[in-house]
Amino acid sequence: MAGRRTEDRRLSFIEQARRDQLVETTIGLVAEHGYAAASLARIAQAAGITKGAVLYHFASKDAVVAAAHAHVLDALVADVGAAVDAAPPDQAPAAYTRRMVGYLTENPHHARMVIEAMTADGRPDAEARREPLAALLRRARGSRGLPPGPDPRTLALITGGAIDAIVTERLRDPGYDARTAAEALVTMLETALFA
Amino acid sequence: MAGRRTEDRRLSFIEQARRDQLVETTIGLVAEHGYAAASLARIAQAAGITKGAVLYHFASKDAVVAAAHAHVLDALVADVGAAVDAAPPDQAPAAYTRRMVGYLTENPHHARMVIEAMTADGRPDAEARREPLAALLRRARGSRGLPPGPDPRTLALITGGAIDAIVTERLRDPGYDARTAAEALVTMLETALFA
DNA sequence: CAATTTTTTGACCACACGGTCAAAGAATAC
DNA sequence: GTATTCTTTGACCGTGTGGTCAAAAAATTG
Repeated sequence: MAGRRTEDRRLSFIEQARRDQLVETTIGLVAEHGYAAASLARIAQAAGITKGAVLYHFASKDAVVAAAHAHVLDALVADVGAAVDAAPPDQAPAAYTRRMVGYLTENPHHARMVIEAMTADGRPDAEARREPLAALLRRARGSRGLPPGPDPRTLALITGGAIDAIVTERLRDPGYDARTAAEALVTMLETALFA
Repeated sequence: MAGRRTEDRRLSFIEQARRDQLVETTIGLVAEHGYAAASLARIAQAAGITKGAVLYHFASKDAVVAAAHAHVLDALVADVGAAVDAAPPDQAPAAYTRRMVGYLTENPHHARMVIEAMTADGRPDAEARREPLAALLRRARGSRGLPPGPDPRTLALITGGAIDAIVTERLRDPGYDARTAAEALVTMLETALFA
């Protein structure tokens, strides 16, 4: 019988290909027409198949969107993570900020998806989103032998919000110089951090 | 005949009261269950009337939501505007930041509505949202006889994004000290502005 | 009181949504 | 080749959506 996939089964090559295709299609859809436009019918149509086929590869529409979300997040985390790891501790916050803006500027589809997801209902991951930067900030001060200064949570919050704003503006106006804006932000952050 | 309202007719007292009630109801609905939950049926139910009655007072569901949005924005602008007007030019950006965080912290329903609306589809008002602060920043530097320094658009963007993040965090965790966070932001902003 | 206007109801419509499922079509295995 | 499994289709279902409208109920007017 044409049973639904079980989650732990090894995926065949072609099934994996379909899943990848659907994820990619969904990212494009969300990026260009917003979260609300990512309906089953539109995803299916954009992928050139029918709703039923989509639901053969994913348990639900939410699962498709979640997979797309996870894919984008993985790529972002990998990219930024590499940049942070390559930087000395006291420059890690700056590296984080620069790469975050850089990656999202270079990948507008991913940027739109991240921003769309960020603001979508609920988002209990709000704390998780800011925590990594807060940790970098603590470590940066420690590496310079400074006592814990300004509240890292607040500093991470401010920086994170500013990054979102810069990226959003860049999406709105491709002529906007996000790189220079990121430098201004880095200067403000480091001044506050190492004051 | 029970004709639909024309937009320029003088509203009767009771009609105005109904409109106010519906606006208030909608704000509460959006604040507590998100934009998507503000459907005609739910608005009507929450107000204790039927869908038809809602559409007698407003041309469409979008008109109800738009009125709620406008109401919240008016209150916010009035409050922040007064605080800004009462401050000397070189302290106007700080006043703006403090009152923005203050008002939204004191009025969580309005805050949720503003944030929900901010991120909802399209929002071509993105530039309009940042422009007032940018103007204050330019004026602040001028009032101290300083030449135009760091890009006001970028500074306004960073500050605005940070305000959003602080307010969002405060909504998430009512124990969070938004006031102190706002002070940290003000310090960063003024340092960058008057460097 | 009756006449008129304002407001509300509740049934109804068309449509888009997520999801189900038997049957048909393609691949693959043997 | 046949048998078996994987994949896709397309009709169908239930639900919620925004919106319309004739008729009834309130309120107001004279």
